[in-house]
Order: sequence, then structure tokens, then C-alpha cells
Amino acid sequence: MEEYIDTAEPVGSKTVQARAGLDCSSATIRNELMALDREGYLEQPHTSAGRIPTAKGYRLYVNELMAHRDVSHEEADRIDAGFSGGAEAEKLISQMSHMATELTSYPSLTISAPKAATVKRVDLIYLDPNSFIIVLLLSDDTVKNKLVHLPFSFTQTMITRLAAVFNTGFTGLTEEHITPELITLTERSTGDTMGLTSVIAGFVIEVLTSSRGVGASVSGEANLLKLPEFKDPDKAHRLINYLSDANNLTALTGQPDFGDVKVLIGPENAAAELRDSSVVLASYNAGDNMRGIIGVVGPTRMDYSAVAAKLSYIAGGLSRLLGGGSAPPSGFGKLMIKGEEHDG
Amino acid sequence: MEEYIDTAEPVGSKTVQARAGLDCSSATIRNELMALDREGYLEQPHTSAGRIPTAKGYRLYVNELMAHRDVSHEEADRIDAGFSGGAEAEKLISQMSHMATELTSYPSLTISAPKAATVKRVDLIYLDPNSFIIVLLLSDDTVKNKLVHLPFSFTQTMITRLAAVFNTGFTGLTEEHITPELITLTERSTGDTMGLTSVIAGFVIEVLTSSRGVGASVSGEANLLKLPEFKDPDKAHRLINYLSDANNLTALTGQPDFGDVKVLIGPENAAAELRDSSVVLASYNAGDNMRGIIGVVGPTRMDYSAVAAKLSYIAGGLSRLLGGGSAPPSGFGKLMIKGEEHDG
DNA sequence: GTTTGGCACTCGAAGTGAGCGAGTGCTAAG
DNA sequence: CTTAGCACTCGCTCACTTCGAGTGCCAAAC
Repeated sequence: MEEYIDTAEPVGSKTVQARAGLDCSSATIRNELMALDREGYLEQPHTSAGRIPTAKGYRLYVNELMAHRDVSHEEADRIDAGFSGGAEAEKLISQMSHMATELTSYPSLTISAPKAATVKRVDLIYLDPNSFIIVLLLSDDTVKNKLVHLPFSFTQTMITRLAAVFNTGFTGLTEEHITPELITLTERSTGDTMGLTSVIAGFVIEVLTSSRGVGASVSGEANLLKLPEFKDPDKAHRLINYLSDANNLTALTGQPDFGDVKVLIGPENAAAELRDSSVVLASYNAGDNMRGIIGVVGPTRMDYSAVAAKLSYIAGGLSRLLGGGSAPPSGFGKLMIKGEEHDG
Repeated sequence: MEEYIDTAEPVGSKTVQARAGLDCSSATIRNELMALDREGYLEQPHTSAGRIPTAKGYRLYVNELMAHRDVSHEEADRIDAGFSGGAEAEKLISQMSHMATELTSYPSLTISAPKAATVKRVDLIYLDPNSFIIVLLLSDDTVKNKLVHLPFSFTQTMITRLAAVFNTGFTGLTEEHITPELITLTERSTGDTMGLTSVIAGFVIEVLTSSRGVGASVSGEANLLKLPEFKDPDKAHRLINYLSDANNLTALTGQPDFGDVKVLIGPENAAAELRDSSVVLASYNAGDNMRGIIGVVGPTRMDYSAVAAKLSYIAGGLSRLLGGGSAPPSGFGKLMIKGEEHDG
């Protein structure tokens, strides 16, 4: 297994003997290999070649045989350094995605949890008779703003009044609560005949809608090109294309209901494009009982233990920083690897 | 030339005869080809192959022979649709970068002009005794905000006073004006002993600093993999890696002092990684007499006229939307292609 | 003097086949 | 149950051949 992970070449009986330092002859090992072959853990690309692990073999290795590994001190330091900046959520996640790519040299992907955010507070800053700034504080403590220029003029008094009405009438609402009726009602109670209310409500809806969608991204796709598995540019191109579609990403990860780390090996992936690649995912606590996902995509022949340890460490850090008031997930620090058997 | 652009295969005398529909025999064409070969416009990969254009040949073609082409109606409509969203500058540029990739099927790059922004206005929104929002309006009308939580409490009065002082003392300043002395002075005049001033000033500096850096990005790198020129994954990997470094991008484009469109053919590029690729750049007016750049990277064998027309159209649109008050560049709409002869 | 047909020549691409060798399965002895 | 031995398989490499597109050059033709 480990020899194949290192070299990507079929492994023969003598190589196993040498690498594992077993005190039995290659013939004995051949017999064992034959048995494993029969049981479906190994296969031969052609009759007179060594063996390579099957997906079933990888599964066994990942579930039972693989040595648990922690990140090295240098790696931990490097990851911690990335966290120390203390940036906002979105930036932090993107930084960690790049960190994952750097540490594993595989493309990494992130999927941030959807947030059913509500409005916590609306502020309007009057600039001049034609412009003002809308500042929106959401329930998850993100702040969004927009500078509005209008072709007609209004007074500071009107802006102040609008802010007051929005602050009492719109707090706690999700976007489906903001109906045309509510807007008409607000217009009436502020005496707004110029459509300022619609402008502001429009921005509120826009922000709430966009915060609802899950954010998915990939980075470091070019790393695939270094791998012998992707020496065919077409194959690489297909996978990269697949990964570049955010919908595919959310589909591949499924629900983040797994414990800490999840490994999807080759054919366990639903998508054809991923059938001979593997995906390692770690989920993190993103506050409000929501979970985000960070993961990498690589060849089936992947150093699962090392990759899992790194992602787990990164996800743990993200949980700590983004999880906010909530307690960190109970399994944090301990590496639990779960997978799904895929029917097929 | 055009045959080679289409097929990427060396072109022989008979093919030229057929494609161009010349009423002379292949022998005559052979004589002409030999002459062009001697003068350095064409070369042969090996003795018994057809001819391919040299960089010098491309230069001649681009400068003098190439038919000027406009974008098709469908393309124009598609680009216009991309503009109609009317988003903020950063998003708009990124959208147009993707548009360029889609239309040309080559990776596209953007470099946005650095802005020496200053503070136009500072607002502080008091939320509760431990938190407030900083809202920063910059001279280029972008708005930045930050939610601040502090481990000690303060009053609304203090926040109001700070906002007033910042608004009189910090407007019109660039980041180098914000010295420790100014902060001390501000602290004294507001009676702030808790370090609120430093927190706010820190954010101001952060925003001004980040707005100063040039933003450079690439998208659609994977498109290279489809090209026969990049059937060697290593070569593709080297170029993609090169492009992923923002410093390289700013270096390759040089100063945006060219008219409308600039074409850099193969060895005209300073960077070794680009020696057998070409870059087409279009510059746009980004307001305040600053210029941004949008461009694509592709094989030397590239349909320069089509690519240039598309980029020029996109850049024109960006100028219109971002150029703000300033007049659009005089050359807009007319395609001017300039290049640089590269010594060597 | 330019154009044209003819012709020998070049050289990469594609195809062929022998030899190599890593690795196998099987068998028989320990 | 392990091990040495052995015949066998089959992809890889490499030398060799063939094929053909395309060339340069020359002499005849317009």
C-alpha cells in the first residue's frame, strides 16, 4: 500500500518483501497476494505486473490499517501562523484553502455553510441630498454596505426617519418576509413617495439572498498536472472543469453530517469525473450549528493519513475561530475517519 | 498564416495554393516561401515539413496584414449583458475576466489600477457597550466596514465624539499621514484612554494600504490544457504556475501606457515561461487618470484579430462604467494595435 | 525572366518485430 | 505451511522499415 502511494507503480512480491522487511520469501508473499487478489483487495493491471490496491483495498486500509498520524510541529506552526492574522470569516476560509493546497500539494475545495441570516440592524448614513450609505448588520454579525446615488434629492430628516422605521420593522426578518405589502406599509408610515424604501428593501433582500447561498470554491487545480495520474491533459482538464462548477462541489460533498473527517475513495464518488480520484473532507463548526467543509481532491493513491491529519487540524482551527460561542465539536483533536460504501 | 492558426500544423505549398485559391502552381509558391524563409518570416521545423510563422512573421501579420475585425453582434450582446448587472468595480472586473475567458477560450488576466485613495468620511455606529461598526467612505466612493467587539465597555457619547473628531481630522489623508503622533493627538482631543482611537485608525490604515496595492488575478487557466501546444502537462504546469503569481502578472504587462490594445508575441515577452506564448492586453480607463488592464494568454498561434476585438470591446465597456467623470479614451471604438519590438 | 512540371531527396510519423525483464502461477520438495 | 525452482506472460524498449508529405533544384515552356 505505502509503496504504491509513494511510487504510483504496481508493486511486486519482492518489493513487498524488501520494503516490509518480512522474513519470509517472495513466494510466500505471492501466495498471500493471490489471496488478497481473490478477495478483491488488490488487482493486476495485466497478468505479469505487480499489484495495485482496489478501492475496496483502500477502504480497508483507511478504515483499519492506516496508522493515525498527527501533523508535524512545523506544519502545526505554519497553520497556526495562517490563523493568527485574525481576518474575517470569508478571507480566513480562503486562506485556509490555500494552506491546504500548499501542505498537501493537491487542489483544495471549500464549501461554506449556508446561513439563514436575518437583519439585526439597519443604519443609513446621509452624505448629501443625492446620496447615502446603507449599513446592514446581520444576525451572524457580518456587516454589508452600499453607497446609493439617486437622481433626485432628499433630506437628512427623511433618511433618519427611514432608518428608524427600518430598524423597528425589518429586524429579525428573512428575505421571504419582505413582501411588496410590507414595503408599501413602510412607505406609508415614513411618508416616502420617492421610492427610497424600495431601494433599501431591495438591498436588504439582495444581501439576505446572497448570504443564503452556499459559497463554494476551489484553488490549486494546477497541482494535478504534476501527478503521473494526470499526464493525459484531457483527463486533467475534465476534472478541473468539473471542479470549477460550484454546483458540482456542493453535490460531491453531500450533507456535512459526518463526524470529523470523511474519505471518499474513487468509485465511492457519485460523479463520473471523480471515479478515479479521491476526496478527503473535513468539516468545521461555523457557528449557529452550521457546518462548513474544507477538503482536497487527489489521486486514489493518496497519503490519506497525512492529508486527513492536516485537514483535521485546519478544520479544528476554523471551528475555534468561526464557531463563536458554541462549544467545539466533541471529536476535535481526535481523528475519526468515516466513509460510505457506495453501491455500484 | 490563417491555416496555421486554425490547425497548428506546418503548412505546405499545396495547402497554401488550395486555401488561398491562387492561380499559380505549387512550385511558384515554393519559391515565394523560400524567399520568406530567407527573410526570417517563416521557418521549417525540419527540412521536409511545411512552414510555420516565426515571431517576426506574426509581428508583420499583426501590424500590417491582419484584417481588422469587430466583435459579432451576438458577442457584443453577450458582453453588454455582462455589464448590465451594474455591480461594483471589483466584481465587474472579475465578471469581465470570466467573459474574456469564455469568449476567447484562453485564460484571462486582469490588473486593476492602484488607487491612492483617501478617507472621505468616517462613521461609527454604536451597537452596545462593547461593540460598534466602523464605516469608511473612501475618495473613490467605495465603502468599507468592520464590526468591532471589545473586551471593555464604552459609551455612545464617546463613540459619537470619536466619529466627529475622525471626520474633521482624518478626511483627505492617505495612509502615510496617519502617524503615531496624529493618533496620540486624536486620543487627547477625544479624551480616549481606552485605545479606541488606535483600533479605528488601525482599520483606516489597513483599508488604505490594501486599496493601494494593485490587484491582479487570472482565471480560466485550465483552458490551456485543451490546446495542442500544451499537451505536455509539465509545460502547462509551468505556465499556470507562472501566471498564478500576481507579481509576474504586473511584471509582464509593464506600464499601461499603450494606446488601446497591445500584443506581445512569443519571444517579445521578457519572461522565459511566456516565450512561446502570446499575450494580448487591452487597457481601460479606471477613473482618476488611472488605467487597468484586461488581457488573455494563449499560444503564439492565436487569432489575434478576433481576440483583440473582443478585449477592446470589453475594455471599452469597462472604461465607460469605471471611468466615471473622465472622458472615455479618444481611441475607443477604433482598434489600434501596437507592439514592441523586443531586442534579442 | 518568370512560371511550371518533374524528380531526387529528406526526415518525421507510424508500424513491425525481436529481445528483455519484472513479475506471475504452479509444482514439488523441505 | 514455506520455499526454491521454473515455465510463462506481457508490456516496454529499441532498432528497423516503410510511407508520404513536403522540399530544393533544374530544365523546359511561356
